[in-house]
Amino acid sequence: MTTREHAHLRIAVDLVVLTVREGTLQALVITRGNEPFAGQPALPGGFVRTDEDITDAAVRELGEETGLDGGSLFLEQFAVFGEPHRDPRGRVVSVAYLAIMPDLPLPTAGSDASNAAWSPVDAVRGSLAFDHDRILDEAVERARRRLELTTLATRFCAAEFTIGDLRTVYEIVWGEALDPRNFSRKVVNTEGFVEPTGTKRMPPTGRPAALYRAGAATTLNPPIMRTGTP
Amino acid sequence: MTTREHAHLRIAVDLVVLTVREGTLQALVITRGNEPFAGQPALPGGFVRTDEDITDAAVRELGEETGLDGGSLFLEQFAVFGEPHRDPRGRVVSVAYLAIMPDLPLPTAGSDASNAAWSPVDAVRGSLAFDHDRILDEAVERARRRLELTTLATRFCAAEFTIGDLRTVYEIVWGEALDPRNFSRKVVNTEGFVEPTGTKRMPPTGRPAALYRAGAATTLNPPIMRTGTP
DNA sequence: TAGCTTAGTGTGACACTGACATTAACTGGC
DNA sequence: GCCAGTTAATGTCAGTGTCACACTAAGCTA
Repeated sequence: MTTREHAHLRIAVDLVVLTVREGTLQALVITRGNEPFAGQPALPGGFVRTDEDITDAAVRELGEETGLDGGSLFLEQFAVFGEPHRDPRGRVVSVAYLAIMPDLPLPTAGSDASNAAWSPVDAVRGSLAFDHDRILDEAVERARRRLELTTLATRFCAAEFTIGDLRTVYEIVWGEALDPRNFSRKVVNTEGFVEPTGTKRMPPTGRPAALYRAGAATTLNPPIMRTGTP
Repeated sequence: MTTREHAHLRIAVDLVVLTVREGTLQALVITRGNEPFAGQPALPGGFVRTDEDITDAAVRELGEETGLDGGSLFLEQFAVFGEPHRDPRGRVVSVAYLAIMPDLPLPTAGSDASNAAWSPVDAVRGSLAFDHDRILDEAVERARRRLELTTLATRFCAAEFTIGDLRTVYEIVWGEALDPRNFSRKVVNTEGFVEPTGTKRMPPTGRPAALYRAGAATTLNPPIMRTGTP
């Protein structure tokens, strides 16, 4: 440690990438290869380069971890974590981003390019390196609130989806059952939330469901509130 | 400029301190004494010290600029601005905070300790140094949305206030007239928003108004939505 | 006491919500 | 082909909140 001021100050981005998969809310986690916390699970992320914009760094890291074009996904800065001793290597100020993805295969999963994998949020909570447990918790709470007020839920879905798919997203992210009839009415009657494609999808059994795509609206007016908001 | 990576990287905090004064929404602005932008208005703020927590730095700067105990006010981190060339002195990543105050006299105003002064938001918009116009805009929009969903409006008021005072806060921050009758009923019927003190305040003319203080609730359920939310 | 001003309550039309019934469309078993 | 099972979508209806407005209450001044 030198006496030079801010000698070890660095800016990092940490990504909370969420999806709904296998009936649970899952987050992208990596296994750390280097010290500190080698071998332990952590959120994907990395240092911001000199002369690199912070959001550009988040998009770049997202691309490196998932192999997907980060620019096409929902990506939102949501908090800064800058407690002086949160990283044993020195002063690291981390800008946290929330990203939402549909349940797509990870192009680079298993390759040497990335060791990122999906894990249920409930399974990793409490086991992450650094202060990443707290970052994850704040991201999940942010996503939950975003579902109330914005059309974010469509970002969890593929390009075409049914009202049932969308309802499942709400139910899994909120951990709360919703009435299918009332939910359907609310979504369809909210201007700009979803647009019918005119096509249908056959389920393994039962009546075919109409397919929709995301509409132009980004905010929901009126909001869709969950019951247990304290 | 050396070749050492991040040689000039620094973390700053910028404060958007809002109050309702003289019938308008006003923000605390300083006049810069040093280059760059000497003589130009800017948001109060400063660099985070080595080993200082970011929020602690925001509280400290708020105390230095207003002479008030920053810890007793509403103070919320709301965004990070880290575009590489936003500050001509080098790479400065700024964490922006929103603070809300009642209309109190600034203890140090006019003294040499501070040159901070209140200015109407509409008057300073477009004239601030750095990227502070954008920071101010985002803060105001944040405050507007916070009024919809939280009890933040009480933070603009003194310890005791009337329903009319509270309504005035909404009207000025939103720039939109509200029906006094319906507003009153909504506020009083929302559990935990306000608590009656049992006392009254005499206006210069007209019927005395009951005084209230802020209640225990922080979120509003149901929210109070403005009409023009896009 | 009349008249002004501001505070607060009452009312009725209307929209939205939540709980639940009913109908629609498809598959597979017999 | 017909019925049972399953899932999707629409309908109903009471309760609640919202909005626009009328009205009453309580102080002041003239």
